[in-house]
Amino acid sequence: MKEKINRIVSESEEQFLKEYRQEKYEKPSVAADIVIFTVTEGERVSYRRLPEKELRILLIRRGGHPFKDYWALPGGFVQSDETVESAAQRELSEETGVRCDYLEQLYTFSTPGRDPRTWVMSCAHMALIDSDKIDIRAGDDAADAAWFKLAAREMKGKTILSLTRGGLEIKAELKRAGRPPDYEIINNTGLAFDHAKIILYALERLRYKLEYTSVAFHLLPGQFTLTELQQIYEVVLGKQLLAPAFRRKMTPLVEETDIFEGETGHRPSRLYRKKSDINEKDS
Amino acid sequence: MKEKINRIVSESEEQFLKEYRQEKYEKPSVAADIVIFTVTEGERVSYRRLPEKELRILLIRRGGHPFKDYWALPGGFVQSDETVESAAQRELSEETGVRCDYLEQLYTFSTPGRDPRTWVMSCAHMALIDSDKIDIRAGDDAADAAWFKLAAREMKGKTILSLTRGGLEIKAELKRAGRPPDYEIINNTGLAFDHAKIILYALERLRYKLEYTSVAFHLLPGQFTLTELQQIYEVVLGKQLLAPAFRRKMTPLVEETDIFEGETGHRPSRLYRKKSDINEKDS
DNA sequence: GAAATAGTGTCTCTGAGACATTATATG
DNA sequence: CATATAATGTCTCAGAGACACTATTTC
Repeated sequence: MKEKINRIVSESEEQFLKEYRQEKYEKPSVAADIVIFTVTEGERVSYRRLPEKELRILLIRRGGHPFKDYWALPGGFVQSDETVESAAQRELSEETGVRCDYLEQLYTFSTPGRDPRTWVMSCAHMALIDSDKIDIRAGDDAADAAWFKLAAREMKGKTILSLTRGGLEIKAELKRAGRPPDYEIINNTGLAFDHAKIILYALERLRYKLEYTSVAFHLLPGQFTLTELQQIYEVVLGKQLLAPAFRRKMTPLVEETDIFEGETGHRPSRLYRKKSDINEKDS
Repeated sequence: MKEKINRIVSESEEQFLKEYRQEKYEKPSVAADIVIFTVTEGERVSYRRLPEKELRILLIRRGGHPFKDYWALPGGFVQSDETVESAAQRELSEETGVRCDYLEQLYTFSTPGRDPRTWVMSCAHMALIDSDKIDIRAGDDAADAAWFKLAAREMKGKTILSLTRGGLEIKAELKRAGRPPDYEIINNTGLAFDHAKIILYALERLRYKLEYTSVAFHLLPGQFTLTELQQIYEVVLGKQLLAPAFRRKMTPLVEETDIFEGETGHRPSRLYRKKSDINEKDS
């Protein structure tokens, strides 16, 4: 290590400059945006087989410019008497009526020009909610808020995000540019701002967390069958899992109830609940 | 899911309100703060044994109020033509003279009142640099910037952070309050603002990343012995590792060179380098 | 040759993948 | 009894911990 070069500016002067900069310089608006995940049941194909699950996120149709009629993540500006997480929680409750028990800050997106109007950073969050708990204003077709089915597939180094809801499909194609969450949007048919990046990053994080924490339980009601839990994993990870290995891995995290699912046309499955001493691990 | 309740506010009105809020409401200052980690060599105890390594971070002594004479993380305000990462990179280069090749955004700290003067969010980063590369203005005792040795120990659910440099020791005691990075500062002898939380979170993240990515190489020069690499792991994780298992785990990530470390008083150790096809994995 | 560290070999245990097998419901 | 799914048993393989052992240097 080389020797210190004597500073030309004194400490107090430097301090003054910092405070001056803070007073006079432009400040950004900071928005808290949220990727709200839930898993819903799809079509029932047979009276015996459990319906397939679908991974969904909530999007809001923009009423004004820019990106008029594009779909955006729910969110809003942070106020000075709250944390960014509180702001996210507030927006989430307004949109879904749920006081979410799993909300996590993901990343602050700050590329200059990401909002064409003015300087806005987005502090992105991810929330997990049980679809049974949703008191949603986003059910019908007339709404400006709707739950879109989310699917992602890899192709030649690119990722294609597909968001569908009834007949409507929104697609975005992204490429990794460094470590996540650095992606490049190659094309995008209906997502506002850089929200395609935020959604992809949230999905990657969710997949990652599923592997080494117990966050999946937040996507289910208090009691569930192990097959349902496995379906959650399968729909989020986008791949099939082998039941024996899955059950072995989950056994230490859950405890049996004495309740069984009936009228199934086959051996009834036991309901389990999350063990109370299991907490999520760190990020 | 319940049915949509007709909105009282129309879309355009809602949009108007959002934009109004953005125009009129107070905006935060956003600072990019950085926990810059490096590993240096400690005292040489014997002519044969490698010196112990020390994990260090850079702190800056504050010249003005609030927290006058307390130590703070290097950082500065983000400007509208850069991302928060660029701002962090800029501050880092100013302080260390290094264009860092590993810089990662960690988390945005936004608790109201964290800066007693005004509304300031801190977008915290972590950087890893090889101590050989540092062209530091923070070597001698007169400097306002200095490298502190970082140690953390767990005791009865609390974590004690200890930052030492020469005779000076700064201590902070923290308790987990929910998932990281939610900690409560129980007491704190010399760290400004909530920087004790930021440092602890950065350390937890670094430990975590060491286990499942190859970020450790950024703390070493291009060529190194496996024992040195192991020392990096040991000093960061704060525990001893078994050499055979460690070497097995690292073998796929490194390739041999034909160079050996000489004048050691024992069998010379081979220098290795990171394999070029090994990239860090995701967050 | 003593001391110290570099580096390897091997035993065991654990956990996951793969797949076979048993259990229990409905029609 | 056919069928479908629930749930368990077991074989194998890969990776990590533990520790013994070999290799090579300086003094």
